[in-house]
Amino acid sequence: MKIEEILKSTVPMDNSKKIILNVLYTQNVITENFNEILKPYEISGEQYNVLRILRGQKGNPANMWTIQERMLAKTSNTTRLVDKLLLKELVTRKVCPENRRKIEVLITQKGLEVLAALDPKVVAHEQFFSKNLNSEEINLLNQLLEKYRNQ
Amino acid sequence: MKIEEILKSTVPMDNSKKIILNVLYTQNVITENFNEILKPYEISGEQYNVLRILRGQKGNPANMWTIQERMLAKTSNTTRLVDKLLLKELVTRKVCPENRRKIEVLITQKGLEVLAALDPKVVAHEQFFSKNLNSEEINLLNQLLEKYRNQ
DNA sequence: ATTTTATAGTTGTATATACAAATGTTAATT
DNA sequence: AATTAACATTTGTATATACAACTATAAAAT
Repeated sequence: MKIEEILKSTVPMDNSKKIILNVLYTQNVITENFNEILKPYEISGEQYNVLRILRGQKGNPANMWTIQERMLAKTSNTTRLVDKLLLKELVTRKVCPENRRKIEVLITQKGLEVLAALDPKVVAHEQFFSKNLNSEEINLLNQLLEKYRNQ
Repeated sequence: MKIEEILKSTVPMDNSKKIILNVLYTQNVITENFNEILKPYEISGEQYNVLRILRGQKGNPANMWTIQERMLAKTSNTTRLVDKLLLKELVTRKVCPENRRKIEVLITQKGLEVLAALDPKVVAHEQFFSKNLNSEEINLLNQLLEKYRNQ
C-alpha cells in the first residue's frame, strides 16, 4: 500500500517527503510486529537489543558505554534498561575491579535461554518482510538507505 | 556508513536483518534531526504531526478518530497530544453538537503561524537527506519500501 | 420503553525516552 | 599533595508510548 493511501493524504506528496514518511511508517510496522514476538517474554525491543549485545560479547563483560555505542537508539538510558534486565535476572552487574568508574554487565544463563528461544522467531520476523523482495532488491534497498542517510 | 560499522558488529549480517536495522537506524537519524528543528518551537514530532493533520482539514474540525487514523504511530494517545497543544493554544477543542460523543478539534491562528514558520525548515530537512540520491533512486527507494512492508 | 451493543473518547498505570544535573572515580596539571 | 579536568555512570524530571479499563453517548435489538 502506498504511503499516501495509508495516511489518507488528500494532496500529492513530494518524493522527498514520501521517503521520510515511508521510512518512519515502515519502522512502525516492523517494530509493532517485533513487539508482538517479544510480548510473551516480557522484554522490550531495547531490552532485547541489550541482551543481543551482551551475547555478542561471548563471555566478556560489557560496560555501559560499550552497550550504548552499539545500540540503535543512542539516547536511550542504558542504566535503566540494565536495571530492568537485572530484575528479571537476565543479566548481572558488578563494578569493574580495575576501574571502579566502570560497570561490568554480563548476560546470565537465563538471559541466554530467552535469546535462544527467541532466535528462530527473530529470523522468521526478518524474513517475513524481506520475502516480498528478491535478493537483488534486498541489496539495493540496503544500499539506498545507507546512501540516503550519508550527510 | 554501512550499518555493520555503525553498530560495530563483529559478525557478518544477513541481508534481511540488515534491512531491519537500516530502516530502524535511518528512522532514528531522521527523527533526531527533525527534533532539532522542532526544539525551538517546543513541540514534539507527534504534536507537529497533529498540527499538520489539522491544517490539512482546511477549516473543518477533525475528531479524535480522524486524527488517529492519519497519524504515523497509530498507538499514540491522541487525547493527550491534543491536551498539550491546547495548553500551548495551538488548537481548540469542543464537543460536537450533532454527536456529543465526538470532539471537534481545530487549529488556531497561532498554530497556523507555528506551522508557517516551520514550513521552509521542514522542506530543507526533507531535502537534506534526499539530496544524496538522484530522482530515479528516490523513486526506487519509495517503491522498495512500499513493496517491502506489503504482507 | 428497556436492555444490549457499538462507538468515541478519556483516564490509569507501567514503562520508555530525552535531556540536564549530580555523583563518584581516575588522570592530568599546578 | 592539592586542585582541576575528564570520564563513566546514575538520578531527577518532564514528556511520550503502550495497553487496558473506564465513562459517556448513540444506535440497535428485544
